[in-house]
Amino acid sequence: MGDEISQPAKPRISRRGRGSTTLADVAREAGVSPMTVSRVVNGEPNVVAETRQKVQAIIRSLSYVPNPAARSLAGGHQLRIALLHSNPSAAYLSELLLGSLAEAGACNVELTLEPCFGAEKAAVLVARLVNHRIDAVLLPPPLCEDPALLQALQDAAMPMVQIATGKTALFAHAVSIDDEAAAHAMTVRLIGQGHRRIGFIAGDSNQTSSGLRRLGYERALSEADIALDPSLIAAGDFTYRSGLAAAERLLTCEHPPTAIFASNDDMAAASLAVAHKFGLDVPRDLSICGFDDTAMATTIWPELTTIRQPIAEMAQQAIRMLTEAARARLSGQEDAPRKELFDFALISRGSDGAPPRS
Amino acid sequence: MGDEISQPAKPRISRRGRGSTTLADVAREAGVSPMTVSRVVNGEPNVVAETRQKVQAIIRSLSYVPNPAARSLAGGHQLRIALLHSNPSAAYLSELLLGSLAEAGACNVELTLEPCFGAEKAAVLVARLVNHRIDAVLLPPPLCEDPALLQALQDAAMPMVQIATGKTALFAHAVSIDDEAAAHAMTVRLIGQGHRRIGFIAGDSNQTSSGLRRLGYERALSEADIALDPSLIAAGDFTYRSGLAAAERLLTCEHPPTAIFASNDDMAAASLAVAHKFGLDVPRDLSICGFDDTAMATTIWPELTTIRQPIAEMAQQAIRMLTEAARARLSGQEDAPRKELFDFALISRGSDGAPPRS
DNA sequence: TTCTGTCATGGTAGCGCTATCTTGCAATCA
DNA sequence: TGATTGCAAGATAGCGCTACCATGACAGAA
Repeated sequence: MGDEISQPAKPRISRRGRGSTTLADVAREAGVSPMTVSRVVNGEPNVVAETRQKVQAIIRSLSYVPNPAARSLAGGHQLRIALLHSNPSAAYLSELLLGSLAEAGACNVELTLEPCFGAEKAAVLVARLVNHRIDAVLLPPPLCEDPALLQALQDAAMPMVQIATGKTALFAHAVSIDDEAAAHAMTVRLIGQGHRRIGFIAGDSNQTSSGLRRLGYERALSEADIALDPSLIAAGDFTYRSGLAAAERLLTCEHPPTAIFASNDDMAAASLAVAHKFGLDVPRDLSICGFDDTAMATTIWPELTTIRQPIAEMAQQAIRMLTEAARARLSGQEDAPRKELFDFALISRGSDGAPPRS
Repeated sequence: MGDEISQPAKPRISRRGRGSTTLADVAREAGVSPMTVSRVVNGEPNVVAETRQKVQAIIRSLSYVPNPAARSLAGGHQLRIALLHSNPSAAYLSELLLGSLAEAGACNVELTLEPCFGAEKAAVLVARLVNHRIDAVLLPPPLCEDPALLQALQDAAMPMVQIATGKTALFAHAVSIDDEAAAHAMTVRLIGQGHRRIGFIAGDSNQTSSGLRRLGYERALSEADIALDPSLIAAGDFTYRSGLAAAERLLTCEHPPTAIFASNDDMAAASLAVAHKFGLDVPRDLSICGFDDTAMATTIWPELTTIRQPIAEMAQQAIRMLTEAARARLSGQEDAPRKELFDFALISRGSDGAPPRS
């Protein structure tokens, strides 16, 4: 029995870990095997209702939370989804990030960011993604309409989802709102308020959503039997500055409109500035509506009536689609690209109203 | 030899995993033990230079990337840092998110988001954090100045860092810029351009940075021997609307200023709107400067000269501080709160210039 | 009854990495 | 000279979970 004398006192109880409750603790407490607990946690079938409930009760009483690291290690691998972004100050980015991050946590996928600026060739970027073991990518605007990038991604068989695009690629998933319907709704609202001369500031002609918004505007007009007046349509490119010029043109034309519907909030804000310069009161003398519900819409005064996209929800759904697609791809299945349309919301604020009597 | 007949063909080669290169692969290739590779990867000492280089070469040639899940599982546990946020549309949020996410990836910590709205009691929120096994929190404005929250966090001994606060708590880490110095620099610039009557729009008096910015303005004036004129200081609360009223007051007073320095970009943008309403050309008739360099600064026309905080870098440093603090706390050490000041940048754009001759 | 299925559950073996201990060997000490 | 250090490197044992069988029980089919 000489081997009982002071050995280096093996620390058998614990070494690492914060002593947080584990699946094994739950199993012991519930008197079942770890596997059964695992099945319950993952909502798998083949567990009798009674057992399931017992286990769930113990889980709750121990406030057990699965360890994601162990899960992804044992589960084969964790998915990595990259969010490509080209414009760090874009208004939608934080909402997008918020939505995708929340869902990424829930799906146990790792979300990484990949800055993506023009200088770099699409092929090089995609090679980097593959090297970083990215399983799928999230493509916010304007990246989601870059043909070279889309093609390179497709060549690498990388699952992807286009966010808020007007032009969905055949092979990509997409989440968006119906731009045409939204513009239509806004125009209908204006018509309903009594406006007959409604100015429209178009967006950048390179982005497909611009055309869609314009189509919605035109359809509403024609449905209300209002003749389309080309002098009421001004070109813009989504920038404040272009909105300034467009609004100025619209308000100085022979028969100025009683309302301006700008294709985004920046240009609507510019219209507001021009209106004020001309001594026009908004909405008394002129109604102004925007599109996108960016921070700008509530910053300025009066606050903008505008269209809101449910960016956070869209991001959430996008992550889900990618998770499925990536898992399908890994198991060799085909995964047909889905296009999901979300409901937009017309946010009514103080920048529009009935046209002046005159 | 009967046991050679068709057994269920044990899949011994692989079951899971994408076959990506592992630490063991590197070890085999380099002819060393896995532990040595681990030491090299983690930059630990006690590896002879020659071995280290050989291993590093193999790592590169195999383009090996450590599996973070396995790492945190084996390493005891992964840190979880929560980013508390109360305002999803705040301009700084996406930059903050970008910076912290990038650093979180590098430090192998999990970043989670915790929405945090007024209705909820601070104690309840903190209890939830503890329950979610959050190890540390990131506190962006305006949360970073909420005394109840700070206190509750402190009671839970939760490491925290205040981002861009004017009022650092004793027990918290903090990353910020020197608001006073920044406002001073901007005012000096304006004085250097020849302005003598410089209007100032103050920020919300509840936020400490407001006072600091005002102090910087006043110091620059007094250093230039310009008497402080109370009629040139207007109250604001960081909203566009308050900026509208303040600018209107400033521009309609008896001796209007030739420049307006607003305590943030929103109020500067409002000042610009008021100036245009009064038919003033910016910067010819009136110079306008902002603070924060939000998206608004480059949206409007002319673009705003303003002060930029390196939010992304600050976030990065914040994550690093929290990682250290949390690890220190877990190993029972004290961790003295550090306050780090970052360099701001004065961004020169088109909204300011020499005062009019008259 | 005996043979299949089917289904709830358990056992075993890792996932890829790191903590901890141990070994081997040279430099240093008594 | 042997005992002691110091340090590089290896061996071992899990971290917490899940994939993949294996098992046993009980149903219906033969």
